[in-house]
Amino acid sequence: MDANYLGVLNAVQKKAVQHLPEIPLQILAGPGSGKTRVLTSRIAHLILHHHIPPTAICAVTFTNKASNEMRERLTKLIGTERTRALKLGTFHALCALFLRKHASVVGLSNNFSVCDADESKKLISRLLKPYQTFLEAKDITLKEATVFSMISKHKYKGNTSADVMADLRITRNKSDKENTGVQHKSRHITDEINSVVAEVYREYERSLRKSNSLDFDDLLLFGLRLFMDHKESAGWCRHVLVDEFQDTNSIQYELMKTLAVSAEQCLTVVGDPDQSIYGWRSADVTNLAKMKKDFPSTESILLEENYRSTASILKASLAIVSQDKARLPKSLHTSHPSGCTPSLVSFATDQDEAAFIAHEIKRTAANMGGILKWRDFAVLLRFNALSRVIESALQKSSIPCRILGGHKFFERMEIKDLLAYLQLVDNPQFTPAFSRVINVPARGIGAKTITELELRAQKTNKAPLELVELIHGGRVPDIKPPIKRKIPSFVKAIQTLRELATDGSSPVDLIRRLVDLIDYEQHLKQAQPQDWESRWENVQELITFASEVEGDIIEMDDSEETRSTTPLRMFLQASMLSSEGDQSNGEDSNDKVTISTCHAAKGLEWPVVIVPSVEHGTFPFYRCDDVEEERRLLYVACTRAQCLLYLSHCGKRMVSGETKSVELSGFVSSVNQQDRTIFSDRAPELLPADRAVISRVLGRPEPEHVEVAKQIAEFNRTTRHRPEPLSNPQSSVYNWHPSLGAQSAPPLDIITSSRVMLNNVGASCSMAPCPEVPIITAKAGTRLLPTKPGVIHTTPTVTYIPQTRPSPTAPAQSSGPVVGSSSEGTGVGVKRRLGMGRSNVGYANKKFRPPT
DNA sequence: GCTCATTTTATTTTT
DNA sequence: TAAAATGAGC
Repeated sequence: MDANYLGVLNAVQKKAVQHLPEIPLQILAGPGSGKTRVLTSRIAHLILHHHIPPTAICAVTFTNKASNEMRERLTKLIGTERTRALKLGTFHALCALFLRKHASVVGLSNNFSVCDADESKKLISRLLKPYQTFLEAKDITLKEATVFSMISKHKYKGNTSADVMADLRITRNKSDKENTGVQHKSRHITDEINSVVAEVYREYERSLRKSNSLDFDDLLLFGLRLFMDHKESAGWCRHVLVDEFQDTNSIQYELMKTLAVSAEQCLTVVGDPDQSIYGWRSADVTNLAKMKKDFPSTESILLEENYRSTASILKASLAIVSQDKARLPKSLHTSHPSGCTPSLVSFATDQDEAAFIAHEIKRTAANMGGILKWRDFAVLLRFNALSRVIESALQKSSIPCRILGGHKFFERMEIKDLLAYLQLVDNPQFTPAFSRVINVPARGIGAKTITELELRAQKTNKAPLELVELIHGGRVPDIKPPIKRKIPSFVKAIQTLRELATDGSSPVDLIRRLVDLIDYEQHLKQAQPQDWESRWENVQELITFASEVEGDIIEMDDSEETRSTTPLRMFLQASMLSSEGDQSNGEDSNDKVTISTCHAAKGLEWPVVIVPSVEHGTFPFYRCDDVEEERRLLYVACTRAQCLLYLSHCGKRMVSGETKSVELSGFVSSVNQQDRTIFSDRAPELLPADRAVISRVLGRPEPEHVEVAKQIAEFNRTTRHRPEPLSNPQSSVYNWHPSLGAQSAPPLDIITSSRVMLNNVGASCSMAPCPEVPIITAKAGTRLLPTKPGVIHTTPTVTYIPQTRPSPTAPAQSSGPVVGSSSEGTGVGVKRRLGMGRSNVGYANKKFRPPT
């Protein structure tokens, strides 16, 4: 425990921490200004100095990551016990906690399930089906995702489906009266959509309630209802703290307000309007102003000292964000030196850009003589799809990388399957889980049977699971005899687990037993023959996760919370509300370059940050509805950098399958117009003085000259690609082209025996006819050869058959075993698929001799 | 009901 | 370009 928490703060931070609890406080904290430190110190101060009991403090964060980090830091400040007593978590998690406790008060049972976005969408998709033919007739396409987000928006506004329908009736009457204009038709279409949405909304709510479940929005809505209608349920609260306040939506604001009112205005919020990047999710920056109105005595403190970045990075970041004219003026300063000027570099294609990134990471690492590890680099993207080229470029240069928040652990099929079983054990009403696993592993129960079961369940007003159990017990006549023969394994698994759960078995035991009962490993092997191993590992990971949750519960022991729930229920809730990516806590394997979206990077920092695709269409994203938010997103990305910042863009980029010309983002060109010195058009030279600054800012020892020289020599020796000077100075291009790869012999990487990835050749691979014989589709003139000669011989020979004449710019390159050959074209069993401007399909045959 | 193949289509951010 | 949806055939 650290009693000197005040000593390490600067004057403004200290002022924020010591600010009187009863005066509402807004802390406007710029990036890198020690926001989390202030927030945690303030909590410590409330407890240690003002003697507010930890159980009476409510600290809300926006993400699980943030709340975990706060928990960790607080444990160091005030100890494990007091930290655990705090009401600390996301809005969703805290609402769920209180809803379990007071479920009946708001008309719920405390074993409600949380329906995640995926399940919500599936549900909506099913409810939407009956309307599809009607909509099709009117030439309207309506996707479930659209409907889902429309429903969600309604919920945020506090509109029930009845409200929406009433509104609709009013507008309809209105437009009927004045229905003369040309807009009539388009208005009619939106009207149709709205009325379908309203009806689906109603059905959606009905089926959520019927399956005893809440979706994410419901957690907040029911939580708000609980605290508003039953004031006593909020009586425990004596201070509310909200992190990332600029990201709160209206419901979250109301929640905060209700709690704060009950805590007699003891309210602290921390936020930064410049980092408001979740407007699309109904986050509302105006909540800052709203708070000042609702709590007139609110005082503001600005944290403007940045401890993270060099001065030149801050200057560039501010230059970008301050182009927003409506922005409330705020500054950032640092005692750090200027450091290297951020680079703004251009390339002809996204491939070149990616190759540059790989090259530059290596060059920088070498020039820093080993004080920068892979983990010190981050590539921040506007959206995940941009990662493909970059991943493969890094892979080609053997730079390890991890994708932050790629596919989420709890969104994986194998995890969702197992959780669905457990959800059914805890809440037999939860139909989405039933539909998910009734046929997992395959029991010969298809869509048709499921619909039939659901229909029948609906008629008898029972949950499908209950019906199936009755059929199994022979208590209900089975319409089709086969059903009864197919379900025993399912029903037995559920019933066994239910008994175990009632007897107090731990989630870990339940999962182990479940996996055993349904022979899940076998199922994975069969259904996922290519990657069942990694999926099985995920199952093990889930067990690990369960044991961690379990540990927390045991230590909580007989608190109030434990009594209103069960270990299984707590485990399920933790799983549903956590969106942790692959943590895969490999010890040494952690040293990887990070690829992340800009959104997911918020709150994080890296010594070196690279932001590719700073182009119009990406920044701002081509179909965003708030350009300023996109600007702030770029600002957030830039302010992640401690020492080196690169923005890059190119002339041509592959977007959704076609190559398009793109231009530099206006966010940056406007800065350039104003001040040419903010960005450099070259990569930093990384001279000794630069190294000194970087070491100082990072607080790391300067590298030895000898070591730097050695690593640079090694880098030069092993690197074939070389940056080249600009060919067209007009465009301020730092021109680089891969000197080898582009014209010939693109590598063929064998990823697994059944998945082939072709880099840099615009080629694709299909395993269609049989897994041993992949079909490679490649452009005319492409030559294919394996990257690693040892790998390919286990897979078949790849024969390339040119449809058109090989391009003269693709001369043969005879290093390594060239597999592709433009002279062979008579293969037996060749599968031909003719495409425009595309070559024929190569083929492979395992009987062919291996390449020599 | 399931598998494989072809066609479509749509490409953000996430509790 | 690739993932997802649909459709044909078993």
